Amino acid sequence: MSSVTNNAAVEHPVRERMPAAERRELILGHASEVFGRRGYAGTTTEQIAQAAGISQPYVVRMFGTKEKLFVEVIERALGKLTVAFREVLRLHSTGEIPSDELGARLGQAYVDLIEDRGILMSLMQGFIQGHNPVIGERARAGFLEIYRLLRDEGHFPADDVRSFLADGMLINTLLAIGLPDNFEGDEAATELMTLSFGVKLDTVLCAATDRPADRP
Amino acid sequence: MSSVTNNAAVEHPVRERMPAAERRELILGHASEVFGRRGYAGTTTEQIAQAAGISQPYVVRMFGTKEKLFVEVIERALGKLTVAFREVLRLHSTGEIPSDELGARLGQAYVDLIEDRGILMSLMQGFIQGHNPVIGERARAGFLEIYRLLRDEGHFPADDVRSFLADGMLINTLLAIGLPDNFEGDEAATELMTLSFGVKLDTVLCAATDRPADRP
DNA sequence: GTCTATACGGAGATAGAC
DNA sequence: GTCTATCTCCGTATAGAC
Repeated sequence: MSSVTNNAAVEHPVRERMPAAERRELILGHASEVFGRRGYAGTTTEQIAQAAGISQPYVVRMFGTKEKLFVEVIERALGKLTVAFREVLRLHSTGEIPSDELGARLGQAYVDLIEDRGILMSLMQGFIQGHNPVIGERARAGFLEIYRLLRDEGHFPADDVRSFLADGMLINTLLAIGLPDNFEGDEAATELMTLSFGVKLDTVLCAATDRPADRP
Repeated sequence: MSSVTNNAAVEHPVRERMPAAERRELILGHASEVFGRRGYAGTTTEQIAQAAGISQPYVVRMFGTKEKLFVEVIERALGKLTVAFREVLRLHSTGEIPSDELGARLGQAYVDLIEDRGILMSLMQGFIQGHNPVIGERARAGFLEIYRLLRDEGHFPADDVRSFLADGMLINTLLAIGLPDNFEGDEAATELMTLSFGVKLDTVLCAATDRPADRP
């Protein structure tokens, strides 16, 4: 703090360490996308490095190991999901959302969040790592946290929460198999997506089309 | 056929080529288990070979590439699922299953089938390979086939099928994160599993405990 | 039909310079 | 804080013997 001088090239004390934190979040975002698309084992730290525009050893340096990086990616996704749900629950508790709309608003919050396919898919990738001691443990704990959050803070009957989660898992699966990107007018696919995404179908199909181009 | 003689070591004409087919099925079974546990990219052909008790190059020889082997594993799983559902639908069409039980019986058939965790998990692994041109295409087609089968041959309203699939996807996810093997009396986990698996909970928990020991 | 040996291309992680 | 160079191990696939 005391080092602030009239030097034009001086560091700004208040954000002295921000670049590191920002870069970290930046890398996590890219890692989320790549892990989500290619899976945990199928992703190389080099691919993440290229996506983030840094060197491969630096990725490893910053997170220790690929496994630790993946865990951070999942924690980040779970964190964003929790925040999104909690915000809806807060609006409900202040009366800004009537009780009969709560379920729909939570669903909407979910679909909004997973417009970021990286978040959705890295979560899915985490879920199927149940056998991995460290990743699996985190995935289980995270899933149950969401369950408890909805049940206890949302004051839903347990079976309504189960049903809500089931709908979410179907949505996850439809996005994971890439249905919105590859249905090409198929009658059954269209019907299933319409029923599953409801009024948010347009959003989902849009997000499927508006993907940013790869930059090699 | 004409080569059958009095030679004691002669091949039995009727099963002349059976050993190959049997071995193939045997390998697919092991591959299903290993792929299901470690994922597509996370599985090595060597691991499959060891599980099946043969050499790694032979695995590749028999299926061409690891990707082709994985596709066969998925086809096999989808085939077993289709057969199981079709059998229930047949019993319904002959009147042996009343209409008001059909949904429950289909669910039961599903839970029975995925007692084989290899089948369930390799299906899941296939579902998250949506970006892979060949695997993803097969996963999408397979998922839609199941949807159409239930809707058209089961004569269910489309949204009932959606709901049925959603419940299945939640079950898949709970098994994928390994909840039945790791819930250790957790109250939320127990409640969620009870609601999700219903009366078949015992079966699921049993299957989780009775796993065959690894043989290294 | 099945194996052993091996070529070949990575992939994660470390060392150490700047 | 970030890079280049590199070590070392691993994994798929092929060659070719039996």
